Amino acid sequence: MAEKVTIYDISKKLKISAATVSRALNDNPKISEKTRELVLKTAAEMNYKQNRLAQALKSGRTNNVGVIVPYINRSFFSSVIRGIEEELSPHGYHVIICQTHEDVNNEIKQIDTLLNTQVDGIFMSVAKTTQDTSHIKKALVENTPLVFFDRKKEVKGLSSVVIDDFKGGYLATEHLIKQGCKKIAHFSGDLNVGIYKNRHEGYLKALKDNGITPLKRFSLQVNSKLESGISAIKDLWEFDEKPDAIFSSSDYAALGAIQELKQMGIKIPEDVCVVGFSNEPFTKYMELPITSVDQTPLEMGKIAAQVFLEQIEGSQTLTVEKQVILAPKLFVRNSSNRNL
Amino acid sequence: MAEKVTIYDISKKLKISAATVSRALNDNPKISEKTRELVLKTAAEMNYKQNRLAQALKSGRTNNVGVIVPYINRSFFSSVIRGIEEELSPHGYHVIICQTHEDVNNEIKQIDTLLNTQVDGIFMSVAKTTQDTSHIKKALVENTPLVFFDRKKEVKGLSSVVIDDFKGGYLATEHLIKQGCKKIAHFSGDLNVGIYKNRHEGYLKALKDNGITPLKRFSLQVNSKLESGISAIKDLWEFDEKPDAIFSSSDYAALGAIQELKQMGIKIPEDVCVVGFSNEPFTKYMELPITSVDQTPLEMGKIAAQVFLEQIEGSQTLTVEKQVILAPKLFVRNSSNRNL
DNA sequence: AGTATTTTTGTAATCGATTGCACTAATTTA
DNA sequence: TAAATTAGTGCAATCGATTACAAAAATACT
Repeated sequence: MAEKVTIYDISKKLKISAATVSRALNDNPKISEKTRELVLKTAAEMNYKQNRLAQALKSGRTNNVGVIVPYINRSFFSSVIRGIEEELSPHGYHVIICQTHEDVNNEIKQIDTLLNTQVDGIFMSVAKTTQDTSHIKKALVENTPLVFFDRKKEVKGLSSVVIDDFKGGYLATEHLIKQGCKKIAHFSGDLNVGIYKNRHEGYLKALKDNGITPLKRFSLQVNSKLESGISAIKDLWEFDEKPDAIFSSSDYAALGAIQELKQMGIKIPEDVCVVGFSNEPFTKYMELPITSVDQTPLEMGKIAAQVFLEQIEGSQTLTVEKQVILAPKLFVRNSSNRNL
Repeated sequence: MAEKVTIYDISKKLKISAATVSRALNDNPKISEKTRELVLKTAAEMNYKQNRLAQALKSGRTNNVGVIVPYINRSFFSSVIRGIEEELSPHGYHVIICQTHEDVNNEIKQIDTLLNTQVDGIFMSVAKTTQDTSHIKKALVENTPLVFFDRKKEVKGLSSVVIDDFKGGYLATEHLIKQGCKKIAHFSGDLNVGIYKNRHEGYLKALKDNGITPLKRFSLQVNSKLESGISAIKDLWEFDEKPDAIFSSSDYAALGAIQELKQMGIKIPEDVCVVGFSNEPFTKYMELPITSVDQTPLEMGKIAAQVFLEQIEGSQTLTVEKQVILAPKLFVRNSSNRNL
């Protein structure tokens, strides 16, 4: 149980004041070269380590940031977190993770405790159920930078990094049209959630731009689950006019669709093309690899971190509000590729 | 920019000392009911929030723990982290994440900075390249509990939570034997890494217990990659005597094996059974779902957290060293199930 | 040499909360 | 009623580092 060495221990040993030691360690210009070197040498010898708590208390900066996500172990979120960590760690920041389990009440608590622990910044992807934003505004009041990623809310003064979901929807749909599909159905998520709404609108726009009239019946609200994809296909196939393509806002639902279609003896991509969204790891490993829209989570994390750094290091009065929109990437695979 | 309320603000307002305020807030028994209530009420009114930094500096406890893993966005690790977070969060702890990128040097740095930020505990899965443990022992010197999970090192005084890899290897192999397989090949990882060595030994033991003499040629060192699985199969199939089963220490290599076997026109599970390890999310989504050994990462995280809590909350002198070994679970799927 | 300047160092307050010790007020006991 | 307890508060030090201000030392200048 080694006693921790403080600047007082150094100051006693060298018979100088703690203030001088502190200044020497911080490269304060008003210290003589000799003492600086002496202090530095002694500190190293004594194995001195700065107490970051004391420093944080004094300066008000902890060098910690918080990341709030629905679930950490979702591939997308853990990748964003990785991006954030890798960008911030060289700057001396530590990343604290929090989960909301898609529940606003947890979100409220997490923001509170993070602000309470004096994190220097917060990154978050809001829960699906979040409507009111008053808990988020607390960060503004406390002057703590908050950067949204992927799932954002419109709050004046807060920055965000998202992908262009509209474009993602457009790209996917356009690709399907180019494959010769004309009756494209869309599995959307909850249209009250911005990202799903935007994907849906991109889908509609691509159809219109190509002279296809969207069919109301072809836009289904489907959960992000395999089973939901299965039952959605069942529902669709009850009508006479069947779709010749599925664009799903979820890779899981897309997978369910594929399974059910195969079950029904329908050939993919010959009879029906399928495109998913998120580029989940499994999509590329399937025997029939699934075309999907990649959200570049690692890059999203890195850029969110950069936005934070700009705000922290920039002049403090000038509160920059930055809205970054990343381009999604379509990974075309066999589930929708008729040109093989 | 709201000024933060301190106990001094409360004490001024109520014309009592800050000490009294502090005691009232901490339910100190030697405070009168009246003042306690008054303080609590006023604190709430003034929207007082405890400054956790000041508290941490005074008490030496930050309520932060660090988790060190190779990569956060590996499914297994992110799930363990989730387990840790969910177990500790109700106890008021925050989880800081660090990545080593499988590099010991990073591991050394991470441990240093975590100890320096005064985390109350450290959870870690060591990097593959880690041999020397002197950097890990620093935690012991500083009296910070450190709990290994999954990938451990033998360090006296440190606890660990791992799965029984030997048993995992045994279960998988035994299952294959029960399916009627007699010539079972094993893709192991680097045998210098404990977990791979144990799985390999479990494999050997199961063979022997069932009267099968292991063939040296059937134990291959294969990376945890799809491509490595493919080339391993190619290598194996160059000989006349082909295996009738593959037990891979990696799901990715197992997947590669399946792809290559299919390519060669070999039927799974009829001709060759395949079993993987880790129960990666994709294994169950395949058209041919892959049998795999589950490592119960969520539970592992939760139990690691419990071990930490016991150590923290237990009597401080009694340094308990606890070695928890969890039972792996075999998820039998079509890649090895001949009884359908 | 003596004063003005500049460098370098020290003193003490500060960040906010906690706590041992001392002290006053209230209560009990003789 | 006086003495002895007990309950309730306050004072001041502490955790470790930083920093405005003051003081001392070193250097420059007339």
